[in-house]
Amino acid sequence: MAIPRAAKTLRRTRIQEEKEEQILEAALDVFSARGFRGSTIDQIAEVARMSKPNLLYYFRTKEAMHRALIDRVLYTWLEPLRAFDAEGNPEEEIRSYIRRKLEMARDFPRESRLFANEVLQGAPHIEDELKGPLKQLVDEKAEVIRAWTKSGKIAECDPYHLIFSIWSTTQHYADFDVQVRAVLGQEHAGDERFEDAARFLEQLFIGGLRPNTPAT
Amino acid sequence: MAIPRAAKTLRRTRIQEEKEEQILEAALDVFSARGFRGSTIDQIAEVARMSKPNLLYYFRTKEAMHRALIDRVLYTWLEPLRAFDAEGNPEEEIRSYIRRKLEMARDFPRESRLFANEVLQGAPHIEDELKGPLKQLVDEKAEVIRAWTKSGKIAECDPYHLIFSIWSTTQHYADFDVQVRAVLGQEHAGDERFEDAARFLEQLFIGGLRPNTPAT
DNA sequence: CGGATATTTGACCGATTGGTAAACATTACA
DNA sequence: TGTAATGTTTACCAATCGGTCAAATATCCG
Repeated sequence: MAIPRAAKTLRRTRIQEEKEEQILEAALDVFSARGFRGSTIDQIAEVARMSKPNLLYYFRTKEAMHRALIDRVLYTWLEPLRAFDAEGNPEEEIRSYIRRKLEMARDFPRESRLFANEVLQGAPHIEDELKGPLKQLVDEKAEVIRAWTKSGKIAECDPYHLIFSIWSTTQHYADFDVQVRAVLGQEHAGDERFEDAARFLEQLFIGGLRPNTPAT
Repeated sequence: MAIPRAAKTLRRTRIQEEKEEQILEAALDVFSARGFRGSTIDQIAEVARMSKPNLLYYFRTKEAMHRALIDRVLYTWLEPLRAFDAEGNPEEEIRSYIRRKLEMARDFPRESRLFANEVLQGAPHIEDELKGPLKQLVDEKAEVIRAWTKSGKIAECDPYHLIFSIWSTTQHYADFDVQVRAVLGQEHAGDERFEDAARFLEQLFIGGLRPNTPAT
């Protein structure tokens, strides 16, 4: 008889690692495209090329799958904000934060949509993460920005709304990709589109935050 | 025997108007909160305080409900962009566009989330609207903005990405409301939050688009 | 090898899904 | 008022949902 999954081994086998990886990869595909409620275990099983009971051998419920996925992705997702350096040059820090976030929207759109789906539907599964680790990190970085504004290195502004606006503008290219494509058409595809967006956003934020622009 | 719904009357009765209104109101509640696939007809029926078969008397399928809702909301949703006036003062036009979009995010968050859910999941039901009417309108307004940049009234910039960034920053406050709340905490609730956002975004966009800032 | 353990699967379950059929109730209107 | 058209509901359907179970199979290790 197999050991009940809750008490499953102290050491994880090679197969466990591989299969769990395989499942979470498939789960990312499905959850990010259809949201939690819109996804079915069968769909994930199909993408993962496993039988449904086999998935449920590794993750006892659909929720457990989702939670494991969120946990794995969340840390990485906040990496760019964490890299925000109080000692650095403000303009350069903001510029590179924008670029990093934009790169993530380009390279990891599924991860972006996973969170977008979740938050959009009221964040029923990640409320704690939002109010805990996320808020804490944002508070910390907001303080850094506040210091920059106080010292006149960048224009006086609300640091929280600054962060929100960087999140929204960059993630837009992942979350609303089909809309962006529909509007821009087939021209301006791929990297060109990415570069255009980067150029615009840098201009917008650097210009918009320039301290005390000498009277016009 | 009732007339088959497809051929249902040329004139719509009072009851039809009322009930369809009632259903679409409920459908907006449910679809915007859970996405199309995550919503069930029963949930809509409960919110609408009708029996499920009664809903299906007015809308033959879940899809028909969704489509009717999209159609009704889309026109209104694009109103602010349509108001964008080529003859107006660029700075003032942009400022009021931002404000209008922000007001819509505040006053009609369900409508915003309805589209966000749809687009996020690949826009399977509104692809045509995106590639047709939406693209057309955006193209037209992008041309207006282009003229402003050419004449030096605002800084040279990509008009499409400008529009995207106004969409994303403003709609963020509707679509990611729970995240915004989680990060900002209970302080800065309601109107104060709205005013803070408006002030920041105006500063960002007006500053970021100021033409040829005199050398720093 | 051989037995213990870990993995995989087909068959199945009750609940829920979108949707239908037909009886029943209400309304509009001549 | 009567009756035809419109509106509503109860009972139901097949398909799909998340999840279980026991049997079958593969793997590990002495």
